[in-house]
This record gives sequence, C-alpha cells and structure tokens, in this order.
Amino acid sequence: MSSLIPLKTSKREMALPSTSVPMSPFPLHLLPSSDPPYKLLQNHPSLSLLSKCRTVQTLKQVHSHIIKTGLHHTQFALSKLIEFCALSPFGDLPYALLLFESIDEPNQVIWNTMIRGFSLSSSPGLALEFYVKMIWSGIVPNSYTFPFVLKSCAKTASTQEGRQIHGQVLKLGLDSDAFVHTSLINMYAQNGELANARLVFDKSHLRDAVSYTALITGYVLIGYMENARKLFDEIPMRDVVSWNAMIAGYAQTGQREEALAFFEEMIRANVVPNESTLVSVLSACAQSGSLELGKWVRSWINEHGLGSNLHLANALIDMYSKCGYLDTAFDLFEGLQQRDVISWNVMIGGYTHRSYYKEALGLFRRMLRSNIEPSDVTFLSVLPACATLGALDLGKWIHAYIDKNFQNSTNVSLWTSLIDMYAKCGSIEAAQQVFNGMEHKNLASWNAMISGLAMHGVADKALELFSQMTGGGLKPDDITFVGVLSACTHAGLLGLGRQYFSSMVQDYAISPDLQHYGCMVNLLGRAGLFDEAEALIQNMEMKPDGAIWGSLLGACRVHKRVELGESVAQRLFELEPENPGPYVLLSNIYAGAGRWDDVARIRTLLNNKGMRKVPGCSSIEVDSVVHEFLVSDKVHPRCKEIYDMLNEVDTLLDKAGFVPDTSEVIRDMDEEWKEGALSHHSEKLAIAFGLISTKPGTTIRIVKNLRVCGNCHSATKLISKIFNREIIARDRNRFHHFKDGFCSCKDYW
DNA sequence: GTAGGGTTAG
Repeated sequence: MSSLIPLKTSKREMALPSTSVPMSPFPLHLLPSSDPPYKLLQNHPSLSLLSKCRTVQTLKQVHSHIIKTGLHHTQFALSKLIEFCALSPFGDLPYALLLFESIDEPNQVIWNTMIRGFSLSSSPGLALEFYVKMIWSGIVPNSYTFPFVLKSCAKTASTQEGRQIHGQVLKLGLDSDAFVHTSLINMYAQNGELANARLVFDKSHLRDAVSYTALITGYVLIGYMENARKLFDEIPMRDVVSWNAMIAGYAQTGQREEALAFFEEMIRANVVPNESTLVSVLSACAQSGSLELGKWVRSWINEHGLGSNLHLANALIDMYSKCGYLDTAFDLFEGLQQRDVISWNVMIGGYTHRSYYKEALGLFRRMLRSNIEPSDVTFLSVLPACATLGALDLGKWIHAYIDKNFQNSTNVSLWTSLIDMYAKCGSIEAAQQVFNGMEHKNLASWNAMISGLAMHGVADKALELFSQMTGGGLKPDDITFVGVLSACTHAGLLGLGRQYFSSMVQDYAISPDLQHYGCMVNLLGRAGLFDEAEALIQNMEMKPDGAIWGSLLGACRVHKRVELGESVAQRLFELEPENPGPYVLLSNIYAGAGRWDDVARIRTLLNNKGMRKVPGCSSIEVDSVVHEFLVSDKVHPRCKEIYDMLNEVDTLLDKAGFVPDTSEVIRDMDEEWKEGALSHHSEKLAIAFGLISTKPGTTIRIVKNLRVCGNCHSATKLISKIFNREIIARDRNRFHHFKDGFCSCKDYW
C-alpha cells in the first residue's frame, strides 16, 4: 500500500488556453480559458437552474444549456455541474464521472468534489482510488481533500490506509485544521482504534463540541458508555449533536432508561431536540415499551411541524408496533404520503416481533407488488416468519433473490437467517449448503447450524460441528450449549449429555439456565432416572418453570409412573393454572394405565374450569400457499377429495396390518374430540392434502403446533412406505423424517 | 474566487 499512495508536491503545469469558439448569447467563450470573473459566473442563470433539478432528465437539459451558452469551457461551471451530479440526492454519480473524464486538467476543487461524491456513495472505497489518482496527476491535496478521504477510510474500515493518510496530513501540516483534525479522530474511532483517536485528540488544542463528539462516538461504538459519559461531561460547549450521540449510544447499548433520562435532561437544559434526537428517543421507547413517552414525543413532533418527516414517521411506526399497538402502527403506515424501504421494514418487523407471521408475509408480498426493492433488513424480518410458518417456497425464493442481489453482502446475519429458515422448514441439507458456502461465519452462524442439526435429530453431525467450532478457537456460548444438549436429548445420548453439561460449567464457565436444565431433565427422565432428575431440579439455582416439570411429566407418561406423574402434574396445575397441557398429559397417563375413571375425572375438571385442549393445527405449503388444518377440519375447498384420500389411506393402512394405538386418546373428552380422534388428526389431513395436491414422489413437509401423537407417528411411517413418499414433519419439539416405513427419530421423541 | 468535521429508525 505504501507505494499506492504517492505524495508529489511539485506544482502542475498551467492549463493551456482553449481554442474553440462556440456560438453563445453569453460571450463567456471569448474569454481566455482561465475562468472569467467569479461574480459573473456565480449568478449565471444556467447554473442557478441546477439547484431546481429533480430528475436526471432535467439535469441533462441543464447540461446542454450550459454547453449552448459556452459555460462548459469554464472549470467553474463544470465544477458546479459535477458537484450537483455527485452530491445531490437528485444527482447521478456515474454522470459526474463521465463529465469528470471529459475534462482535460481538472482543478483541485473538481477532484475534491469527485472524492467527496465517492465517499458518500455506496462504494466509498473509490474515493481512496481517486485520491491516489489525483496525487499522481500532480494535484496536492488540501484541507478539503482529507475530510472526504478519511471519511472513506472510516466507512471502508481501511485502517492501514488511514494511518498512511494521517502521515501525509502531518507532512503537509494540515493537522491544525479543525476539519481535518476531527476527521482523523473520527477515522480512528470508527475503525475501533480508540487509542489513536485519543492520541490525536489529546495532542491538539483544537477541542470543540464536534471533535469531542467524534471521540465520544468511538467509545459508543465499542460500548464504552462510561468513557463516553466522562468526555461528555468535559465538553465546554455541548451542542445538540453531542446530546444526540449520548442518547443514541445509550439506546443502542440497550440502556433505555439512561437514554430517556438524558433526553429529559437535555430538554431541561433548553437544548432543542432535532430529528436525530427524536429518532433515538423513539427507538429507546420502542425497546423499553415506554408508550407514554412515545406519545409525548409524537405530540411534540406534531406541535413542531415535523409530522410529515419520514424518518420520524418510521420511528413512530416502530415505537407503536414494539409497544404492542400494531393497529395504530398500521394506521400510521397506511396514512403515509410516501413510504421508503424502511417504512416497510419497520412495519414487517413489527409483525414478526409480535409473532404475527402471516401478516408479515402478507405485507412483504404487498411490498414486492408495489415494486419496492427489499433490503437485507427486510429479509431479517421475513425469513424468521418463513421459518416459523414453514414457508419453504417463499424462503427459497428469497434465497435466490439474495444470491442474485446480495451476493457480496458482508451481513453475516443474512446468511445465518437463511440457515435457520431452511433448518426450520425441514430442509437441513439446504441449511448445511448455505453454512458451508459462508466465507465469514460468526458464533450465531455456528449456533444456527448446530441447533438445526439438533432439531433434525442429527446428533452426530451437531456434535462434530461443535468440536470443529471449538477446535477453530471459537468460544461457545449458552445458546451453543442449548443446541448441543438438545442434540443429545433428541438422540437419547445420556452419557454425552452429562459430559457436555459438566464441560459447559467447568470448561466454559457458563452457568446453566432453564433450557439447559430442561434438556438434562428430559434426558434423565426419558432414561427412567427419576431420582437423579428430581435431584437436579432440587439443586437448580432458579425456580423450575413449566417446561421443566412438563418434560418430567412427559417422562412419567413414557415410563407409566402414575403416582409421580400425579405429584408433578399437581405442581404444574399450581404453576400454570390456565394451561390445559398438564391435564391432558395426566389423563394420558391414566389412560395408559387403564384408569378410565380418573380420565373422566380429569375431563370433568377441565370442563369445570372452562379449559379446552389447544387444538392441533398442521400446515402444509403447496405452490407457495400455506394451507392450515385443524382436527376434523371441513373448511378446505378441496375437503371432499381430502376425506376421500383419508379413507383410502385408512383402508391401505388397515390392509398393511396397521393397528391403531388408542392409549393416548382422551376418550369421551367430548363429542368433537371423539369424532376427530385418530383418523382425523390435523397432521393426517395435511398429509392427505399433500398426497392429492403434489406429484407422486414429491417430499411432503408439514408443520404441527403440538407434538405428533404416537398413533399418527406409526401411521405416518407406514404411509411413507405405502405411498413411496418422504414425509418431513416438524412438531412442537423437533423434526421427523419419515421414509420407507421408518422415522429419523428412531421412535424416540 | 466554489466546498469540508461529529448524532439518526429496522
């Protein structure tokens, strides 16, 4: 790199006078090529037209006008034209470049303008390239050049180049310029080199609110809010941006209360907030659910005539949706005069955040129909919705879109979301492919892949990945161990589970949380080691939750431990009085023991409490449309065909010698359940629909909200063989891959 | 003789 950025200090040759003499009503061309008097040019009508341009079309018209009047022979006019093209939101950087290349010997201002344009563009690295070219062409950079070049170094994380440019600043003695000085601090701060930023700051007497704030922002970036706070207290003259940096810093580091307290103090100090302030404050409100303050900010915005500000409208939509007021958020959204991609993103993200996944996908489809380009952030909200709903087709479409338009994205979360989506939609191979193709993986990427393999019951691969990851020097976190332990749980690997659990505590100093204990209780309970499971629960640092007792209760069902089941269920009744699950599970335990009187007693209990079993619901995506089925559902448009297929399935199952296992049915629960029992379970309806609506041999993927029942599990194994179909089912806990009469869970789930 | 630094929602 050292040879790439030369610094010539020799003076360039004078430009030759122009020889062409075009016709013009404004006889500027008669003047020599060194520009005519500044005043004459500054107020030239063609140039004042520029500021009125709103499209590239009119821009080109103004350009031709400039040519007609002969103004294009002056560097001043060209520089104004380039300035507009390179910097205005209505400009066109490639056009600026074209203009630039048509100039024989661009002057310093023109070079600086091009560098600035690039530094603000989506490829700020080009600013640095232009800077090098400028020096090679013999132009000496000045105090205007460096802020732009340093900005580009900050944006492209070019630390090496930044240091070199710092050297050149010193050589030219420009470090005493306030703008250059702050830009240096900012460059180091943005590149995480706080020591260097501090050095530049400390060595100089140039300390204004701007340079303080640049340094503060550096500390904010690495989450050192205390250092930021210290500096803030030192600033002799704080301005609104200094306050904003602190408020944004607290909001971004999750210290919402601090952010809001700073805002209130700012108001008390009579500093008038601006758009940035309010955006950060609304973000803090959104995070902490402070609807009241959010409403106050909204009225402040309206009182100050900022109601039509799009940034603020977007922040308000976000605030309302995160506070749970999705309807209000949507009314804001619908009422907007204009929406940008962020408006769509916050609204879609709001739906996902509040678990309204179907609404999120619906709005995403509307966004595409409205010809709005989605961004990577859009997909970070849409992919989890696909994952939850099992919308694999849409997920695949998004993957293709990302491959086409975000191929070079350095957003690791984007690819990680794809892994998660594929894993949760049942396509663990595709998840693995995305994972393998990732050049840069972070902890979350490994976690997503390990948990994905775990939920598919591919324990050996999950554990292999874990050793690969730790072998590569990456430190696992609590989430990694949830994946690892659940891999052991789903495969019934008790010994290994124990080993990983103690390794987590001893080798990685991670204290187990409820999820880790849940895995261990599950493993121990399923192995019939009830004493050990209970001892573990007794020794937990925290109060066991419903999931822990629930998993023990599940084990009681498997091992037919009626008495223990009764006492565990009792705890659950107290812990989660509104949850019908434990009642259903206990009645299953009674049913398994043939204690029908007790089954009836539970039924009465449930009825008296007005509780109902959560209805089983299965969905299947066919041609990008998600179809949902409840138990005994008769509302699907192809209902008749589905039930015909169901009859055929039952006949074939019967022929194959299938004996329904009724031990888990809650007998006589009520008429509705009786009718729906077994044959009309929602997963069977979804499978039947899959059989009639997809080509023979196509894999059928279904998603169920509850655990698959034993009877359906046995039936589905046989269906996969009879119809020669691979059936991939996601239940509440894990995946089952049914093929040739077998299931990947090896009947352990 | 044109211009320039620090804060902003998902």
